[in-house]
Amino acid sequence: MHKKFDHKEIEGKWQKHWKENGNYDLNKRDDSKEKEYVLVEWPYPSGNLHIGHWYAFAVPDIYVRYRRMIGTQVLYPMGFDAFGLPAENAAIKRNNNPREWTEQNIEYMKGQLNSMGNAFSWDKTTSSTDPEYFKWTQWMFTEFFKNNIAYRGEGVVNWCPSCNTVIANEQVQADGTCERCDNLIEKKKMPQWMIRITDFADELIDDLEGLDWAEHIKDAQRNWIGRSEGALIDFKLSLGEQVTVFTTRPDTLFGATYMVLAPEHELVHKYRDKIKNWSDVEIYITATRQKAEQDRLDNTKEKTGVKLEGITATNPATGEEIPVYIADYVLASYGTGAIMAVPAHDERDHAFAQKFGIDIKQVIYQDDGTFRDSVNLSANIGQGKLKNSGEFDGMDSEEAKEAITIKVGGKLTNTYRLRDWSIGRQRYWGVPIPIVYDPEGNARPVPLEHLPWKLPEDVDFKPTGVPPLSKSQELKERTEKIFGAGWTPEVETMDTFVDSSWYYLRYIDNKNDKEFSSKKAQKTWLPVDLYFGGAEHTTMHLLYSRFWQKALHRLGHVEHKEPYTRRINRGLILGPDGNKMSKSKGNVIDPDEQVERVGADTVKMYLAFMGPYGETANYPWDMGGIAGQRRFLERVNGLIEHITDNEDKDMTALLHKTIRKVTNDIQNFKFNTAISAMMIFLNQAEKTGLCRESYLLFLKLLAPFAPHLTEELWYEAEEKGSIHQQTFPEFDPGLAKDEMVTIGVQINGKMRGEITIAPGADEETALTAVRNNDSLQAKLGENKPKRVIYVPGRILNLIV
RNA sequence: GCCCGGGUGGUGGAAUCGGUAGACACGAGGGACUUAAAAUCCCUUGCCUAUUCAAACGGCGUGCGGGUUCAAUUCCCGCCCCGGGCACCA
Repeated sequence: MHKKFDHKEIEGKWQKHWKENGNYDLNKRDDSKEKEYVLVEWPYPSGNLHIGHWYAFAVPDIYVRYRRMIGTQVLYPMGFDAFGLPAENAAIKRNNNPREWTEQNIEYMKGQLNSMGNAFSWDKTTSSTDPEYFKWTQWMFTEFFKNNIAYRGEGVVNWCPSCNTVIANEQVQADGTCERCDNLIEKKKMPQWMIRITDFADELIDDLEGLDWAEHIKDAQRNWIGRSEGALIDFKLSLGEQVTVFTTRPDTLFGATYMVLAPEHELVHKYRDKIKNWSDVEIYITATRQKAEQDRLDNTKEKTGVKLEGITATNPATGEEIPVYIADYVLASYGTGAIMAVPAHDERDHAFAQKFGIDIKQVIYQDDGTFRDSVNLSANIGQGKLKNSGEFDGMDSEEAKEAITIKVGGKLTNTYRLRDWSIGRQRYWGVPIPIVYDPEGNARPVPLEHLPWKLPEDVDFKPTGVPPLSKSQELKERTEKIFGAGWTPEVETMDTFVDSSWYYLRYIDNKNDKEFSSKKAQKTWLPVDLYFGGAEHTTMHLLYSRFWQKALHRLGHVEHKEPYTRRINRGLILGPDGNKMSKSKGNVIDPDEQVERVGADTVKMYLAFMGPYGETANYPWDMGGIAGQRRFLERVNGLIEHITDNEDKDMTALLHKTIRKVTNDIQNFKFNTAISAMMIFLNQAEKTGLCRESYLLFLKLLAPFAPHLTEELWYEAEEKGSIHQQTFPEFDPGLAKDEMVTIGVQINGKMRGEITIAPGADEETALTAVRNNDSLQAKLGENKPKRVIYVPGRILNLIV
């Protein structure tokens, strides 16, 4: 009997050995090889690795090891996204500094990551909290500031009136209340540090074209950015002023029978003395402001609004005088905060006009030229041909959009759902915004020589309504000492999404103290070839970091316009009960326990076997399933007992077919079917035996999946060096071919039996095989097929 | 409401340039070994059907209803359900 599979001994031994020999250190490897950059999202050091981390890091490791075995030099770095709120909350609870908590967690998690036995390029690691890292985060911010990409602007924040502080989006509960005190959150305008991401909106959409991403991921980004193509058109008010509206349908301008301003629109306040029914208007404005976002966004409820008595507008196309309303269905934050309303061709306008008895004027025929009554029925929102539109009658909508816009002196333009990115946080545990204010109150960037602009330690970070940094004496003194009396520091820190927007740039040159990364390193490694990550980051992180790369590119600091060539979104591992794992549900699987029990190779293979990687499906954890993987590895462990001198010809063929299948599947991230192919091979090998050469090829095939066990078996077979530095097996097309193949035989399209013939056999041979098959012949009887459909290697269908 | 996924055995899933549906694994049932249990090994396992046990050379079957085709899980049309994202976006 072969010795038993002692995973603890084997895994400990080889992890130590790999580390001591620097097997995965990039600097030790051959620079002449082809380069590949495989990235996984760096974790937040919460203190414990969960099963999701394993799924995120251990399964891509299969691909990484495979690529290395075919001779590619793969960068597979790991680091920590270590700023953020949990550390601050933990520190408040324990009354210590978030740094201590964070550093302890990182140390502990490094040990856990080590237990995976992954081929991480640890020599390239970094952490967002490392001063040598955030020095460059700050430098990039100052570059953006100098070039008007970062600016001090008015941002809308979530304000909790009870806690007296700004609340992050993530802390606002689904019903719009505060996570801590359950009071209703208000939207409040405050001066904020903003990033001009909207300036890049078109590039962010258009450059998706060239990326090798799944179409649904691109769709999600496009929708998030939400580009609407339309026009800005000026409407003259009876009081002299112009109001600019944004519309996607300038072709319907002749049908605009009223206009609507957002209740917050500045002109409403400006004309308070001229508006005859101001008290009604004021009540409506107040009511709007107090409405929770939820209510306002509920489009099923009845339209409300107030007519502005004493003000009218002129439709620039018809010259007609039209009424002006305020209504909360128009948002101040989108477009220009004002719309022209075309009730015949917009559903919302239609509902509003019907309620308020406003004219509905139809200006579009349906596409097929027929007329549909959109006055009394519902709005006809489709495009078509114009009517009741003066000189434009008969023109197509598409053509008319431009023609009418030009006619009235408007401008074709785009509007976006995407807003500028507010990055200031009134928090402690983040990157200090490297800005100081001169005695006149002007914001000035902290020069590079004073970066990193460190986090002061003398603060109290309990939430009090003011940013913790504002209480630091040290920061105040530091600022005055460097810049002079009367200068004051910025006291906000950055959103942690900033930190993770550029980490892939630091990994490649993590020890560089002159630049964030050299052009040479960028040339070698960028863009990232393959980026594995969670679907939840599709619109936030993934968009922010694409923006970051583009902004750096615009300023000439990086060579590429896109950071990630290929993106694979992974699914989610659920608890055994089919629910998302959570402590409150008590369905959390602790990976450490599993590794202790069955070993890292088993856990990794089970995760890979659950289903295809790169599809955003959710897979429930199954205790029986993981036991099956363990059984498989135990049988691999004993396979050496089945080695024979003379190997069956079919066994050799199966080996080569298996190599072909596994190779294809790894390349397509279908690790589940790759493992299944190896199981089929093992089942057969145990029955018929295999030669030593095949045994060793099989071990190499399995090496990326079960790195520890295969290393042990390789060593035991007295082979030289590490199995992970061997060349991945290649299949022999001649040997992988089937000599005979069994195909189905249909009679009139119904499956009636099967025949076994050579894959390339001709029709006559196939028919002979049918005649020699009693059962088939009996079913066919005396009938001579009227028609024969024969697809070699696939099917034979006889029509009688 | 709009956009994107997805519905296949008891379970995870396999098979889509249309060509033997259910690979592989789990679970379940039966058997061997054992004083016994665990482990291991072997066999069976989509559903239905003969007035008894057993079950095909029978029938049905990939969410539902149509269609195209010699042949449909796969393609087309119309629905239903589940998951995710966005949402009075002009």
